[in-house]
Amino acid sequence: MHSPAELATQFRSMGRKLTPQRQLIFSLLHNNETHPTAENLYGIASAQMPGISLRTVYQTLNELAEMGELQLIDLGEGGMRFDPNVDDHHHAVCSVCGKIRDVHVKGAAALKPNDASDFMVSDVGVVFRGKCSNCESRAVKRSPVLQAKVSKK
Amino acid sequence: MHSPAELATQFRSMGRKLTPQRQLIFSLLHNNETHPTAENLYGIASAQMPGISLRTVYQTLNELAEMGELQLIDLGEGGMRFDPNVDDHHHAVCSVCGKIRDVHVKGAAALKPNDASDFMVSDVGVVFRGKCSNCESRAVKRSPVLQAKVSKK
DNA sequence: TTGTTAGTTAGCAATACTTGCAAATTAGAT
DNA sequence: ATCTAATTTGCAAGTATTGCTAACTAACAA
Repeated sequence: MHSPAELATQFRSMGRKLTPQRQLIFSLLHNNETHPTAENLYGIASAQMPGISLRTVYQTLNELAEMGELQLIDLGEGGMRFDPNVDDHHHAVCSVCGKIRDVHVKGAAALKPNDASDFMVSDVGVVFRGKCSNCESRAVKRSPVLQAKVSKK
Repeated sequence: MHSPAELATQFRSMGRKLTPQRQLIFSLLHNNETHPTAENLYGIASAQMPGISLRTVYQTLNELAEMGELQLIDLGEGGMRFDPNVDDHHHAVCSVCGKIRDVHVKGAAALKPNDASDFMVSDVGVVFRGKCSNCESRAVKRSPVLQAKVSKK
């Protein structure tokens, strides 16, 4: 995603307005590596601008996505996540804490369907599931009983 | 997924009942490569067993998934898809017609996050997006105007 | 065959996430 | 300061899925 200032310019050049709500959302997304949901962003935005509506957050996120400034990620958790990183990258999801990390994958672009040579690939997405280092180190320190508690949803 | 007969045995051995609803759903899933949604299956099931409830379809699908007999696929289309193929495979999604195909991917299991060596990978999922041969061949036969019409959502 | 009962189904309410809509507001141009 | 098209809000509605529970029934035993 471009910087808030660049986005501002871009919006204006499209005949769109630079509202305080948009500016706030731009700033919240800038360098944001947490892969937030709309609700996440709304929570943070509300703290800084009481009264901002969830509807506006969705709207702005959709605009940015249409402009190619955001990548939408759906990991089947019920909610969409937004990633200002639009580089060619993939994701690693910790099945314990749920955190998502941007990762680069050597050779991903070269992958192709083994048995579907007639399929014209235009994009490849890779998702790793597993345990992040944080959850991994906790696992060895905790008793199995506690682990069971934690893993229960 | 195991055959309907094997599933029947398995269900009974777990102290579960073999209802006509379950038998129907087993048979609808057997060798099914269409990656149906719950609603899809409900539609087909209703034709053969008027009165069967969507709730029951969901319930049975969830049971099968818990037993490891179904793979759940979420491609961010709003609805979950169910795949009786539980082999180690991946998916190719046609962005024109939306059809999903099971594909095998040589080297997928060997992929790893380039920059997250501390992440313990337990599973890798690959999704190809592109055009299936059917939509590809149609594309060349149709005029650009018609194509535009088709691609509008 | 009949009775018993634990497991199952159906239907509706409820939830979660997201979008449609219309009235009120406001950024940016004149 | 005024104008107006763009924007924000709040709420209703839509979609996908689950929670709840009364009614039903498969499976088993007598």
